[in-house]
Amino acid sequence: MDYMHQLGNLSLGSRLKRLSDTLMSEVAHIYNETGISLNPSYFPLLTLIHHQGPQGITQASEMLGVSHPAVSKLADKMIREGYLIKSPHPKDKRASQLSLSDKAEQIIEQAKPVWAALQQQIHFIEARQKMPLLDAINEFEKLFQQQNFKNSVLQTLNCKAQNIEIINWAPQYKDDFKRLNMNWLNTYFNGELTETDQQSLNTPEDFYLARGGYLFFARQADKIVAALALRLCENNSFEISKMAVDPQAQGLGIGRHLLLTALNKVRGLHADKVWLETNSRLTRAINLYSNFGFTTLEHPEGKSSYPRADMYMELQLTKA
Amino acid sequence: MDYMHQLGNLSLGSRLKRLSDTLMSEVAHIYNETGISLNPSYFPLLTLIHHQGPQGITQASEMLGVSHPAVSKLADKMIREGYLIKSPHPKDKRASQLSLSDKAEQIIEQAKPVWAALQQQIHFIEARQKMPLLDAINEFEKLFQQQNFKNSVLQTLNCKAQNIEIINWAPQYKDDFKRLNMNWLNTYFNGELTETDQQSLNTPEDFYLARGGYLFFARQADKIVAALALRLCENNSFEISKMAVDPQAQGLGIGRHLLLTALNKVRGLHADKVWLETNSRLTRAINLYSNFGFTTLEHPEGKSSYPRADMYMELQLTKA
DNA sequence: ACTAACTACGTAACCAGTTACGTAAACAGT
DNA sequence: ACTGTTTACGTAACTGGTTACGTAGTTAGT
Repeated sequence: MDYMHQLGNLSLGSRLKRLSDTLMSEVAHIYNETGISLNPSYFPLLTLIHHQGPQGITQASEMLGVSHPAVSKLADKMIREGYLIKSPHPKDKRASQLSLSDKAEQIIEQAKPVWAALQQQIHFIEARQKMPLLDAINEFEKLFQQQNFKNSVLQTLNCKAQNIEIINWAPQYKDDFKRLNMNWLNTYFNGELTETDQQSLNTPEDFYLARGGYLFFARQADKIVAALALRLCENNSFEISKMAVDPQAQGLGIGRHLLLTALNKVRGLHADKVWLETNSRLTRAINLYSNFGFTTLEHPEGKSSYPRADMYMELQLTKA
Repeated sequence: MDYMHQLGNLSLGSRLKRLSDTLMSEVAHIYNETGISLNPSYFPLLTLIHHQGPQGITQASEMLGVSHPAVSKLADKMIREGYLIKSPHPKDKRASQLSLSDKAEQIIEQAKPVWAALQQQIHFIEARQKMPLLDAINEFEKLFQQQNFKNSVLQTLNCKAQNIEIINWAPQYKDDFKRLNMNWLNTYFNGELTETDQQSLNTPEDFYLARGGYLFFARQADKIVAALALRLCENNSFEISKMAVDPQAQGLGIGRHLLLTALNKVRGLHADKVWLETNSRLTRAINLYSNFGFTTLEHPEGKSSYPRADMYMELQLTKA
């Protein structure tokens, strides 16, 4: 019946557009039938000026989230029809000021009860929703920006293109695990090893796997180019550590890919949170973590168990 | 900063559009940078034909949710560029069939990993959301249709225009409550009164208010034209009953308005559910109830306490 | 079998947005 | 004071959609 539904996530854009269109056209009909003889496309600009006072073109375009030529053309039309007045800006000779005519003020008064009714109705729909749409949109927009959508996708693709595969532990990768991590420690921390480091690098199968943790590797062709460890901790949480990418394979998004896989894993296990410790010098790693929604907090136990760590980050997985 | 946020619900339409636009343009960039040299606007039609086989113009326009001239123009362009082939329909000389060229099939194969990556990324955002956007949209669309948005708004406005106000109980409305309900009983049920009816109509202040219930009235000018009672029941639920609208004031949406007010009230009281009993002959009332999301169920106690009722409806308020 | 209604599609005119580009004013750094 | 850069705005060309309307072909009802 409705092909759009089948595409699911991929069609999010179209779904949004369609919903927006039906909403708009319903509203247009309502204006019409309540005798408000005004092009619905005028309302955004009218209300903007009504609430915020006279506006310049660029200013209005930013507020409304459209391009300035769009506002410019719209304003022209509205001026011709007597809703707006354009006056020069008192100080800036480039700029102009759009203000409302009496006619416009009257229309706005007339429209106010309609807006109230619209708002009430939408509010009522939202009250009935298990997941209020507006909140969902806000959240999505925030996450979308935070994630840097485009780069994430491109990096994922890049990994695929380069035949980089994320794989699980296998005994023959033991040496690679140590190699990658020693390399990392040498580069950033002069190769200083704690007692725990020794344990985890020499017998990862005991330190991680045997205690309910996981080890992930990235394989390019036949070479292991990156590693990451998940350690199961109390209160149903996991620690992420030992994330190391071969210097020659950096910048390809392997780290992101590895982290994504790990996070999907812990999500699948219904863990409550994931946390990690890192050093503030490692800005690229920190960026990556923030990208995935990790937030910097005080260390819950006051101080870290790693001498090299000075930051604690965590990601809450359980939904409120 | 961003004016759109302030408008809240009223700007839902614009918010949706904007989000959709940014999504689309991000995707366009991704296609671009992965070397898929294809206008992103071609994809809906390509994938449609790819998945569903050759399509006629009208058929495709329905599937994609756009007008047929839009598909017609798009198809022309795509044929000129060698992506589509238009052949006459074997049986219907009016119709034509759009099918994919080899070139198009190749492009689709090329694009598949990109779609997978996109989908994964969006999926990941949604996994991080407390309220998945797609679910919220689906739910909203369903409720929106169910509610008959336009009429609801117009009726609300109508009530305001006619100076109809919803008010609470006051002792002087006691007679009106009885009058409206007796009238209703006479019209539909030959004025048969049970013991409970007598009580509730003669001493509503004891029967409803004193036991934690509510009474609402609609006043037009100085006349009471409708009434509705909420009775507090066990398990934090309310019964709606005694909904009666003056015959001369019917069709103005007063019933809807009254019910809306009552539902907002019980929502505010954090009740778990609202239920009511009615008779299957009262189709208009039942429509109204369905409109607000009431669903017909078996009577939980097997049979009704009203001799005149043969339907039980309820609305669950608590969110899952 | 014929006619009225409907259907598939094309074309035209329009609309609301966009990007690209140009101009004049304002600003900031030497 | 001058010069390069930024800013406010307008204009032009384009895009992806719309509605309105016309035409040929199909269908259904008498």
